[in-house]
Amino acid sequence: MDLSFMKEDTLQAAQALLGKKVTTVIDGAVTSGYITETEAYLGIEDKAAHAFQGRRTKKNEMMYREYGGIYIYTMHGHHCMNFITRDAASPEGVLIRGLEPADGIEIMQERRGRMDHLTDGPGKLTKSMGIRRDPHNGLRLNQGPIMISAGKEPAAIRESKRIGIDNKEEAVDYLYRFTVCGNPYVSKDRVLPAVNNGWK
DNA sequence: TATGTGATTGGCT
DNA sequence: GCCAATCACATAG
Repeated sequence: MDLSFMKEDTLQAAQALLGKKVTTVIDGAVTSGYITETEAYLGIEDKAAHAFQGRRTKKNEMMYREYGGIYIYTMHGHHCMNFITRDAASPEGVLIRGLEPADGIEIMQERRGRMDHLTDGPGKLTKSMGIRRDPHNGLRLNQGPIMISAGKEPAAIRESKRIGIDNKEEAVDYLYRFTVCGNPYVSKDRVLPAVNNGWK
């Protein structure tokens, strides 16, 4: 699909990504899900971003790529996946925090070692889909084992504060987190379930 | 349900 | 050695 919606504005891209279908083909297994939760990280001006003030290290090097790149980092032994937006001068991206499982649910259950809560958190969904840092950091969307395509349309988008950045001063209050309102496959702050899981 | 806390790993400085 | 955009479980109410 056309990825140019990720070229200009990261906050808009984070909302446009809701409902897109993410598919991986890893270790011979196909898994997929619809994006339910995203967070925008606005690079140089955003205290919560890895590239705040232009910080550039081996770890966050991938943030300085063109839109459509994939940035994966590890923390506490978990992998988190971002889709890069804009260009090399704007190290911005969107963290994928939640998916509604679609294909390959049995494989996700096997990878996770449990039957539920497969993709309702950034570390959980990468594990379910087989995504790891070493083989996948720096790849590009739709040019390898990680792909996105058209999916569903959210009936309503909810914005809220980002999760897990409580020591980043004013940045903690930015409403840069977006969820499909009423969808149960989100990591926190669930609201009352909506009909059709919040899809149109 | 909401909040708190312990576990724990990889990656940089 | 220190830090982290997490997870899972325990406890209280």
